[in-house]
Amino acid sequence: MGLLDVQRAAVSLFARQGYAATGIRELGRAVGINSATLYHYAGAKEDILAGIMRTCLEEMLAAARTALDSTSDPAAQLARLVSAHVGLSALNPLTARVTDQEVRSLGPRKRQELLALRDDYESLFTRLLERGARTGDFTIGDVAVTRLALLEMCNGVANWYSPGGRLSVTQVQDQFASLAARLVAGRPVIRQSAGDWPEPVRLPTEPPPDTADTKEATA
Amino acid sequence: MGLLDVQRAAVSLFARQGYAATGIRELGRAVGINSATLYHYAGAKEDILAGIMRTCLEEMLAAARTALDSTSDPAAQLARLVSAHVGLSALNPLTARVTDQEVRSLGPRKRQELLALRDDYESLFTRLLERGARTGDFTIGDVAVTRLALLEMCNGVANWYSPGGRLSVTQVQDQFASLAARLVAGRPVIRQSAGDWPEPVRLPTEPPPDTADTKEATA
Amino acid sequence: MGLLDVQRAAVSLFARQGYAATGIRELGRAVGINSATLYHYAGAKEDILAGIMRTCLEEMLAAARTALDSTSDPAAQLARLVSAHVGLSALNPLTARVTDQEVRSLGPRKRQELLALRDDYESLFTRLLERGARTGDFTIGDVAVTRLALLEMCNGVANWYSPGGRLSVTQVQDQFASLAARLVAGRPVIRQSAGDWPEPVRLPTEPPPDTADTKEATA
Amino acid sequence: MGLLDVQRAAVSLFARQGYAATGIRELGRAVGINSATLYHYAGAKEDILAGIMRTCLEEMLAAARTALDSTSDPAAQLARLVSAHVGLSALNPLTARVTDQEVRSLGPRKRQELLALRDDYESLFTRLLERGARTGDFTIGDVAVTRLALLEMCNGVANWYSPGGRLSVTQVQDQFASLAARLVAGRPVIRQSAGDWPEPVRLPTEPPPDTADTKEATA
DNA sequence: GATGAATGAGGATTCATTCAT
DNA sequence: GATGAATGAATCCTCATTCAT
Repeated sequence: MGLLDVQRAAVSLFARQGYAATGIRELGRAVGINSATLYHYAGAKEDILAGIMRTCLEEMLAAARTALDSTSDPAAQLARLVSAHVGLSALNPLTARVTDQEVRSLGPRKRQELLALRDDYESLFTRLLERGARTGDFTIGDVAVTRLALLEMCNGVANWYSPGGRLSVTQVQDQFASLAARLVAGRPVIRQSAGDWPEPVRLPTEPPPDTADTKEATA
Repeated sequence: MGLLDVQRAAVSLFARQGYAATGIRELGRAVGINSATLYHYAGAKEDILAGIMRTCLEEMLAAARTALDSTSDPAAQLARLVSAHVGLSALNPLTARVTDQEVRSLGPRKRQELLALRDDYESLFTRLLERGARTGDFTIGDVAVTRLALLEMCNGVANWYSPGGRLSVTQVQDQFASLAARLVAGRPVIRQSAGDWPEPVRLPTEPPPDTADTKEATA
Repeated sequence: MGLLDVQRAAVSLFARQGYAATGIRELGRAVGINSATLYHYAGAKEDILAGIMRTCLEEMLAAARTALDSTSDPAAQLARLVSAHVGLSALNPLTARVTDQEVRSLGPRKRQELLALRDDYESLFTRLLERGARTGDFTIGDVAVTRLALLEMCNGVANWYSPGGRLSVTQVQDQFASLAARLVAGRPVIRQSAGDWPEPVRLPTEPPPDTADTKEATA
Repeated sequence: MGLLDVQRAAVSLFARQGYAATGIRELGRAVGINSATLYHYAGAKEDILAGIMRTCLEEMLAAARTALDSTSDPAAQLARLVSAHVGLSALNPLTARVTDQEVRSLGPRKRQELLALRDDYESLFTRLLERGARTGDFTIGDVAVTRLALLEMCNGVANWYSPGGRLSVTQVQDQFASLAARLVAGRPVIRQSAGDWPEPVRLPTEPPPDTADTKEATA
């Protein structure tokens, strides 16, 4: 009976159905209160979502900074950074999934605020990879691509990890620390000759790449 | 002026705003026809989404099978499988993103059909990893985790790749083939002692892990 | 901190936005108290409005009776009656405006009560005009029309007079006393031949004059 | 079955209850269609109101200009201007009432547009009074006050005239032409000594005249 | 006295869909 | 083949009011 109960129910519904597909009355029903009372506790629908995301991103930032501050060795930093991210995602998969996937549902104001937080977070990864590459601790093909691949891999945990399942959180952290280390490991894999790849199919459903469709010009 | 135009416009809108947040009048406007005429060309809203996803998944399956059939060496198979996936995702990022993220928007009937396709696809990865691990070509900690990490990493391409950007499709394929190879590379990185990881925070917004919330019991 | 503060704030809001468009939470905020506390001081929303109007109408009645009692000469009575009305309207424009325009917002019970007061008030004008016409002090075309025109003219003051403006209350009273005197002045202006008026347009938005739409069958 | 039916029903309801107190479903019921269908014909609620007011004001402007153009004698112009206004108001009392009283219900954009129209209209009166005063055809105390009194008197017709009543439109036009002529008539009435008026009461409900409350600084 | 909590009803608007034309 | 008209249900949100504290 409070803001937190609303947020918890919201996370559960948003994660399963998506923000846009979840009604405010449905949410009220899930908490056991009238939909009008929601506004008393939690404000508008968008406020609820933004509150959830803000908490999550701030906690991730804090955990990441702690991880980075605990050592100065790039390899160790990477292991701890990744395990922090994966640990938080595995322990809070629904919250993490909502935070990762519903940015687009926010209005411009709140979106900007939360994208800023996310950018701060991601830049920690970028800087670590760059430093590791500079010092020779990491062997990286393209830093931007590696960072994106690493982050998507880690974010993905929220899509499949289930707290009651076969693996403990710690085990997943171990596995991902190892996987991350491999991604930047020395001994580069035998380079395949470019152009060898079979031509990928252009799907008939894919719209022409309008300039406006471009989400990030990162790569 | 036909089903394909509708699907293309739908992909563009669904990818940017999500299926639930896109109205069919909005879709009609994007194609330049009355919303009622949509039903003539493309059936109900859900049919449009399902059609898009079906095409995409079938094409991905076909490309994956071709990639696997072209050689029998696990390492080469992995490289080609990943590059096929990444190539398709990079060439059709919006379609791939919609296919990956909007399964939840389908009704139970269509969802089941498309989840079956997706399971077929993912089992190709599982079988390859298992075989490579058996033959000693790959060194893998946990096959299930590695497969999930690899797939999320590859699926992620659709979230950030932009056709007009710095990297060509081929370059991304190269990078990801290399990254995938590293993920299964020998000489596993120095194992960090488990339990060393800082305790991850349990967020106040995370609902208790009801059994119903579990999406996949895979791990 | 009392009923009067509530009424004052209510007058300010009702005059600017209208009764129906003003929320009681908004009203509470304007007084600086919780909306629930409003019910303690001032009862329901409708009670607040009725209280405002009752005060105003009773005061207008008293002032009018005083004005009429102070002399027996019809011309002097008219001047004093009008100047009393205009003085009260100019000194209390917001209250007068609310009282004049929000009768329709009352429920049938309270409306009836306040319409009775208003009818008492207006009948003072009717009787004065009739007496003046009988005695020859006034020259009036149609008493009913003249009374309505005179009253609307005077009520209008509340719509435009602004206490801090160019004219003092006394100046407005002077002007209106003069205007009222002219309205009933002898030597009627040259009568234009009826039917000379250009045919007025019937607007397409005007509903057919149902009997129910008729507000007053006065004229 | 069309926009006009909606507008007619809207005028009827808005005139009786006010814009804010009229629901969109109530309006639909009055026209005999579903409330959603209203949007098909007439757009948003505010659009309906603005459309009604625009039509009315434009027609009033046209009628006023015609009246003024038909002669150059100030007295005749005044008679025709007033009779045009009164004729339109008497023939379309509900539309005229809504147009006069619901400006405040419009959003800033549409309000500005319609206030501009109203200002154009009222300036015709101002200019005529000024010219008549200059030529000596009119004897006027204060032009601004006289214009406001005249306009309020004429606008008031919409508040009481009832098409089926005792008086024909032409009769009301005749009466008002006469009343207007008297308002600007020569032979000034005996001036009462200023300050003679009994002190008007300041009502306890009247809020202090904040600068923001001032509607027009005209007088 | 004063208020936070609570709610059913209703506010305006948009929804996906059907159907006669 | 194509569409305007039509609607019930749902959208998010605010309403005036009550009541236990």
